[in-house]
Parts: sequence; structure tokens; C-alpha cells
Amino acid sequence: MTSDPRPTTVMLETVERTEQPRRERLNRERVFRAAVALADEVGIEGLSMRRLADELGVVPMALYKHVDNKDELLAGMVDVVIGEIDPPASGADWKIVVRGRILSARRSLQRHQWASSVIESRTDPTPTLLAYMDSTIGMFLAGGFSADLTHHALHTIGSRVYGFTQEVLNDSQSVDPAAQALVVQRVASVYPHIAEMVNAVDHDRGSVVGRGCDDQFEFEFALDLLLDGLERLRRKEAGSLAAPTADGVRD
Amino acid sequence: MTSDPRPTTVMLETVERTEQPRRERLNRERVFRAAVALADEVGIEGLSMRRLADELGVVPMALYKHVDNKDELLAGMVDVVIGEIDPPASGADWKIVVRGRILSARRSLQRHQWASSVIESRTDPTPTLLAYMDSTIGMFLAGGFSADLTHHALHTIGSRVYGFTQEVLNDSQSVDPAAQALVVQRVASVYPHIAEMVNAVDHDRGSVVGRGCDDQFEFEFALDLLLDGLERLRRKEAGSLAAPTADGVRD
DNA sequence: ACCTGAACACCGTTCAAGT
DNA sequence: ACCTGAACACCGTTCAAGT
Repeated sequence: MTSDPRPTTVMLETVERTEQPRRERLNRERVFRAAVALADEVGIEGLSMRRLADELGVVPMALYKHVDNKDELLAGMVDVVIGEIDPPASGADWKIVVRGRILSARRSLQRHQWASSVIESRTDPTPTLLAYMDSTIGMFLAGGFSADLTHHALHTIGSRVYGFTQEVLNDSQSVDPAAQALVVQRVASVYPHIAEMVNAVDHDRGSVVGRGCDDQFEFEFALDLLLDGLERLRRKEAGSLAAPTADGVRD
Repeated sequence: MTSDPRPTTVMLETVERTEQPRRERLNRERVFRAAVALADEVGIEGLSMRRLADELGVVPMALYKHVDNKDELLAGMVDVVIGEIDPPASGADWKIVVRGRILSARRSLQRHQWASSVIESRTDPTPTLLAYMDSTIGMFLAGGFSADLTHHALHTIGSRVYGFTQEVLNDSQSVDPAAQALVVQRVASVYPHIAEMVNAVDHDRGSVVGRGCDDQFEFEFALDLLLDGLERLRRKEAGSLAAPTADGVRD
């Protein structure tokens, strides 16, 4: 930053470029960060190798010096997002620790709207993602879950461990409340159950029709239901381990 | 089907084409079905407007007579899959009805591996999908859930309502068990918690390392944990509505 | 009026020619 | 040895020319 290696002569030669300064040697880290910033700005569908190269002031081929292909670029972008998740709190009850971790993941994901769909689309995990999962699994084991129950817990939590869930019905608001009201009315006759549900939600929020629901509340509601259910299973497991009467299991 | 309108002469003229018979007038339904079949065969990334046209023995532009664009094609494909989900059972306990519906959705989704990712990627729902959701919401309302609690329930179930969940750690098996064992060993030193969990799962299944887990079991495990949690809330809600004394339970 | 070939504006990626 | 322009093999979609 402070020690710019560019000689003044080069500065003068390149001063007419409208793009941001380049010359600074490209590296993987810079490529990934630029890709994240670009996706934040224009969305994941606007992210192309060509456009990213443009943004970095290099020719498209230059990128292939640092990443094998676009897939590797996406993997690196996910790592940047995962890297923004807070490290685990220590000491407290497993439920508090896991809950905090997941809500932190959610905050990271919300800073990068494209991230959930990219995480979904990826097949093999990067070391960064494996480390995140390892640490999360460790929270359950430290909390007294057996390895088996931990495994079930992971499947139960699903993508929530990364801080997102699949939207099942997009009940977000349109900008125009009048148009929205019309839609709701037309929907009501054909889909009466949907209408009843949506009306109740709107009524709760004491607003005009179609304000939509509080996503953060819903996320935490579902998360807590899950964690409570898992806590119940953990206790049951601990109980059956302590008393060797029935089909008790050890280690 | 039985009344083929094609004259024999046309049949003879086109008999040398290696593709399946065309001539049969294209319509939306045929386009969607062909797209589903093609995606089943070659995967969603292999599905292009050009390739689909080829498969149907028409020029790419012909498709645009029946669908506005590729997005509409994908919407139609999702509708085909949703249409394969069994209609709801009637009469029984809400939990049995919802459970059966979701497991039927899961069977549909498994017949079309590409479907979950396409459902995820879609933004606005088709009438078919709205009808599916309306009927699902109806199951909760009929089961005694308030509209509000039904709304929370939907957010809790998430994409499971369509019969899928996001894989969080791909612990599926590689074909080569020796190579798999090597990977696991290398992983063990760096990600001890993952290793511990995977080992426990493998041990349970009484198999060589890396057989992976029983996805159907895990899906049902998580689903039942969710449904049990929701049943608990339903009872609490019913209790607080009926008996104003304590948090007593009815039904 | 209907159909469709060619073209447009993009992709990710390869490769060989240039320095 | 390094860098990069041009090209390849695709996309989805537009549009005007052909019948």
C-alpha cells in the first residue's frame, strides 16, 4: 500500500487508463478478493473470467496463471466468505456455541448474496471448508454428542450450518403495495391456504398487505427448534450410556 | 396416441432420419417432457436449447414458438417433476400426511437428479408449484396449526418440503476403497473431528472405510426430528388456546 | 403468414505466435 | 521463458431474409 513500486515514468505513461491502477503483481489472493467484490457488485451471473480480468486491468488469460479454471475461482471465493465467519466461542454450553457460530455464518452469507448459491453448487470441499466443518463437528463432540449423533445432527442442520436455508415460498414484498394487494387478492381465490397464511403473517407485522416476513426471526425460530430437538436426543443418549440396564451402549 | 395423424407417405419420406419421428406437431407439453428426459440423461449442464432442439428433430428457433426463453423451459421442467408427487392422503393424522407427502416428493426428486438444483435456482413460483404449496399448507391448517405456526413450520422444513436437503459434507464413497482409505488417513491428521465422525458412521455400517452414510435414513431422521418438534409446538398452541390455566396439553 | 439461416453478443478455455 | 491475441467450440437469443 504505502510502498508503491511503480516508477513515476510508468505512472505518467498509464495515467490515461480509466481503470484502477494495475502493475501491482497479481496473485491468487488478489484474484479471489476482486472476484468477491465483483460478485457483490454485479451478482454471480455477471461474474465472468473476461469481466474479472477487465476489472483487474489484465488480459483474460492472465487469470489462468493463478487459477486453473473458473471452478477453482469459485472455490476460492467461497473460502473468502467462510474465512469471514467468527472463530468459535469457547467454554460455554454447546448449544450457545453452535448457535453463535451459525448466526455468524449467516451474517457472512448476507454480506455476499451470491454465496449461498455458489456453496450449494460446489461438489468437493476446500481445505478451508473442511476446517470449518471440523471445528463445527468438534463443538458437538465437546458438547457430549456421540460421533453418530453428531452425524445425524449435521444432516439435520443441513445448509443452516453455513447460515442459509432454501426459500420455499418467496413471500418478499414487491415495491408497489397496490399491485401487491391485487396479486394477493387474485391468489386468494385459487390458493386459499396460502392466502390465509400470508394474511396472518401480515396481520402480525401490523402492516399493509405483502410486507413479507421477518427472515431473521424465522431463521432463528427454525434453528432453535432444531437445537432443542438435538439437545433432547443428546440427553437421552447420555442417559442410556450411564445406565447399562437396557441395550446400553459404550464407546 | 392411437390415432396417428401422419400419412404413410410422409413416414416413408422421413424414414432415413436416425432421430426419433418428428412431424408430430410440437407443443409445450412435448417440449417440457423432452427437456426432462434429456436432463435425466445428460444432466442439467448438458441441457441447451440447441441440443434439445436437436433431440426433437427441429431447428433451435422452433422451440421459441412454445417457450419464451430458457427460464420458462426450466419452470416447465420443474412443473413436470412436481406433477409426479403423489396427491395427499386424507383422513389421517397431520404428521403422517405431511410425512408421506414429503417422502413422495423425495422419490420424485430422486428420479430427476437435476431437479433440486433447478428448484433452488428459481425465483418466482409457477401455478403448479403454488398449488403444491397450497395443498401442503392446507395439511398443517387441517391438522390444527394456526396460520402463524404453519408459517414457522414451512420455514423450518425448508427445502425438505420438496424432498431434498443441501449436502453439507459429501461423505459419499469413491469407487476405489484403497484410495479412499488413504484419503481418510491423510484427513485424520488435519481434521480429527471429521475423521472421528466418519469412522463411527463406517463402523456402524459394518463395512470398509468410506462406504458413506444412508441418505434415506438421515433424511427421515431429520424430518422426524422436525415433525416431532412441530407437533410439540402445535400441542402447546392448542393448550394455550383451550385451557388458560397452565401450559397443559390437549389432544 | 410462417419458418429458419445467419448473425449477434456473449461464454470458458486452448494454443500457437510473438516478444 | 514469458505473455497474449486470435481462435475454438460452445451458449441464448434476435432478426431479417426466404418461402
